[in-house]
Amino acid sequence: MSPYDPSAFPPFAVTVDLVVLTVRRHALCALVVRRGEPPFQGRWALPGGFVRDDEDLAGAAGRELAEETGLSAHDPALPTGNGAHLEQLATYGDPRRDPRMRVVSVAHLVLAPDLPAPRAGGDANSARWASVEELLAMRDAGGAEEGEQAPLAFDHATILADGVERARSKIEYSSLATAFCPPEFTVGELRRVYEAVWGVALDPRNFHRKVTGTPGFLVPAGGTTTRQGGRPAQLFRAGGATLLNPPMLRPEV
Amino acid sequence: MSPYDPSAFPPFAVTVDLVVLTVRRHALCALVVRRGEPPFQGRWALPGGFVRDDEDLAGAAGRELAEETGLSAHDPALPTGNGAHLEQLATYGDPRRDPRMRVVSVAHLVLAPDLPAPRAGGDANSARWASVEELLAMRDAGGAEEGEQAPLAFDHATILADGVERARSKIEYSSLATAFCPPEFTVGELRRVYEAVWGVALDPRNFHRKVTGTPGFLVPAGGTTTRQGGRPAQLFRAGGATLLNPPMLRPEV
DNA sequence: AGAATAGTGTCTGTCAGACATTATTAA
DNA sequence: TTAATAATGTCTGACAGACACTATTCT
Repeated sequence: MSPYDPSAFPPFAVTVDLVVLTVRRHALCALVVRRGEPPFQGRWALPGGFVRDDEDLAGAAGRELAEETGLSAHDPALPTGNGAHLEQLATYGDPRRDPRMRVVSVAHLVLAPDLPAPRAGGDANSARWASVEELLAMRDAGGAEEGEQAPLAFDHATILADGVERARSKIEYSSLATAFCPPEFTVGELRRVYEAVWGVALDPRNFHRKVTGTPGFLVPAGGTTTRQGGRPAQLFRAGGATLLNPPMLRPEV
Repeated sequence: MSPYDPSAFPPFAVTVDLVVLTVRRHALCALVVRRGEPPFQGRWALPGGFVRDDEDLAGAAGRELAEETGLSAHDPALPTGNGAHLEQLATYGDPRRDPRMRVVSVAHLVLAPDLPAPRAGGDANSARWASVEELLAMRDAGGAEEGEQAPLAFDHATILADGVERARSKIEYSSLATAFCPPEFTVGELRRVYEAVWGVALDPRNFHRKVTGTPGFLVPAGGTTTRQGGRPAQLFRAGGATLLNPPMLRPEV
């Protein structure tokens, strides 16, 4: 086959889909939007849209993220800014994943701190945070039951599952869990992030020893807080270290 | 923005590019093909080609792999077959990565045992195994020097670097290094794979203890061999375990 | 007082790094 | 014999899991 004959390539539509994860009320949640048109009209789906002619993939993902949430994705090099972590997840291109035409979707993963309320791109009430556990449970349960119990549109349940798995494994060996936290946070809040993402309970004392003993992971921010009740806890900021070595161990493997 | 308006999407070309890695003579090598036409005519590039209208991304990657090497990508679930490991790597979509048109490339990573000789798809002499170290060294060295010292075409040096980094990190916590070995291999041969991929020397005794002590990683194949000279070594096959826990540790981190 | 959370310390088993020693072949 | 590789064993330090104990707040 002659490679790269510009006149003989099948045209594809290329989209970005976003797996936006956050931790709300001790549960891992994902941002979903309600579809206003067929196919899958009325069903929940991951936010996303077409890649424009002049933007790259990360740019398109960042633009969609800003349109849906008002968040700005920040460069992983920068210390903080009120941005979320954004990275490419995987690409989905089954010929029949969209019944209308050939669509290749480059999924991206976003880890965001808890946000007040989702803000829809065009129509206001069509976006919400949904528990990942519920979204993935209805995936295997097959068809729709009543109202909001239908699985996600297209192959979005698969994409969501891949994104959740990426997040679960990546907080083991990186400092990415801090992307779920506000700029200043306590060790207990960080631990509850791990517990929500992994769905397990961690020993508070061993966790404290681990995260405070890893150089560059946390830097003291100076103050204390009693957000959770009990003895006041020190506030920390995310340190410069991005890799955790040795990693945080996930129980029950 | 109205999502999914089928009549108003910019058309993209979608290709798959392959990072095919193997270990030859104690060095990590990648398969490269010489470009026969502009742009980058005469330069080396990663093998790849257009995704066809009716195939999915992994299917396109597997087809290109077979065309270039005769290898068949095997399902990771199956024990062996003479196939190579294939997985999606990442997607590259900068608007200017191909000077002629908008091309989004879904790169795939292939780990293959040492193969006798590369077999080109169309023209015979245009494919070869090149040392990864040399390919990546000339990336930063800038422009072409003499003859074969030019960097890879397009953004393929970046893609190659990402693929190598994926392979280097993945053999830490998975049994994927066995994909570089023939169906039956010795502990020493497996150790030399790790040494070539990581570019370090490992203690043979600690390595032996680690791999033979991890349940399900290696299963004895029965025979012995003296391929390397010295005392005959036991032959092993890859076991069913796909995850290494605890992982193999990479020195000097 | 009692409950809740934060923070420090101790003990123990696992395991990686360093290195000694023996076994078995080829040249 | 010498060199090369394979295989097993020992010692030690780092660290995770389990858990006792103290500190500081709110109700």
